[in-house]
Amino acid sequence: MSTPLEKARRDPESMKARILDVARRIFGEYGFHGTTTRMIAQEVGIDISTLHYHWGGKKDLYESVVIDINKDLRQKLIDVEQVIHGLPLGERLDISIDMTTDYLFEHPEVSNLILFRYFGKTRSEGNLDAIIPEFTADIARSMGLALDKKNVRPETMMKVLAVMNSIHNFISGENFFRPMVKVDRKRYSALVKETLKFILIPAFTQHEAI
Amino acid sequence: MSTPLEKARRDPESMKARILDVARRIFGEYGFHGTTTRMIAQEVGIDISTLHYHWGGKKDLYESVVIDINKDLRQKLIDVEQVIHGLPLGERLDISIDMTTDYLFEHPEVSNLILFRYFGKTRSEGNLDAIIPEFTADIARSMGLALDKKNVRPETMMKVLAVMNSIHNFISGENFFRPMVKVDRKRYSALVKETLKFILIPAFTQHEAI
DNA sequence: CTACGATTCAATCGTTTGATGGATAAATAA
DNA sequence: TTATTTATCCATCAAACGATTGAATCGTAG
Repeated sequence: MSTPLEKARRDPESMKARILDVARRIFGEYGFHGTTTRMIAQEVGIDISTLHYHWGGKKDLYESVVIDINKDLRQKLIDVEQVIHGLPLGERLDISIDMTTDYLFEHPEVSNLILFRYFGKTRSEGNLDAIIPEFTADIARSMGLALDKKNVRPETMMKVLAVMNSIHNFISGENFFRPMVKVDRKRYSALVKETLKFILIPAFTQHEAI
Repeated sequence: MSTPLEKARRDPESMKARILDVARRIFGEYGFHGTTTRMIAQEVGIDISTLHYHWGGKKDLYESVVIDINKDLRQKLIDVEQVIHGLPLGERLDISIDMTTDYLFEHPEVSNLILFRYFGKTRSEGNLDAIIPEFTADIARSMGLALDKKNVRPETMMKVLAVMNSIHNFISGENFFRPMVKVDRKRYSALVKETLKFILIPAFTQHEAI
């Protein structure tokens, strides 16, 4: 058994996959309401009806996009977990920040779409939001803040959310922040990592240092 | 000399002011594209053409809203500055977080609209974005990270942005995060303050403590 | 009371948007 | 070959949207 989304991802040349890729980018850039199906179709170079043929309505496509980016992000977190496993907390944070920042810089639509879901209202909500709490619990465990994935304390959830958000913010807000600090992309990326480490590492390592 | 916006704010009962208030809320909730002029007009209880009569087009109204909330926020920062002036950095942060969080909790549309400007694209951009860099410099000075408002270092700008964003995130994302941690509004507010202090205070006080 | 500017609304216009039906061609099966 | 399924585009629709026009209403100064 395989969902249409999985089928599309297996063959990146397929029309379904091409549409999904463009939809990720455009939805990520302009949000749900700011995007029109015509924008996506034009970017792919196809007719609107072809888009409808493959993905149904606009909302269906959007939900597929959200599921898709969450799947990608989850996979990335597993990769990170593999690398940092067993290291002391300070190093785990250091490496996590580097890897995650690098990844998101190459796929800013991931951060964009996640933040859109947090802060925007879609006027006709779907409910595929059971994924994020899963994430949060995973990261909490990975950071050594929780032992089991179930029953993570609210205080811990909040800390993890603060960490995730602070990363997404800098990625997603690049177009706004980078002109402010007047640096090029490469330097901005370095600044993001530096700033995140400055903010996050002391908070999580101070207690165990004592 | 007084702008239309200033005039509207002087008489809160005026139609101009009533429209602006509702527009703040609706734009803050659904973003620019997610909001229709009809939604605003209906909420105020007037005809669309009345809205156009007072504020011109949708975009004009939106820009007035953004200017308005930035003015409010700036005033609030001045209030905070008055209170914390002269105190040691740790306390300054502590009090700033409390005051700012309380304020934004009562005016979540402020955080919403600011984040919308960071992360969203409006498809037809305006350019009233010279205000935020001003803010950032102000806060940098207030936190003792910069001496003069001009020529703030990029590293400093980034730190201030991280602080501002982490607050806005929790306010703006309440509808998403609060169900996750399963607490009521009051408890959530306390959790936000606690988490922000946990993350931010060690970072900025560690160096001077040594 | 009248005249006039300011304000509000009902009606409507032109465009955009999401979506669909039908024609057409290419690929696949029988 | 023929029949059938798959994939694509063209033309078009109904609803929603931003915006405008012209008439009605209100307060006020002369």
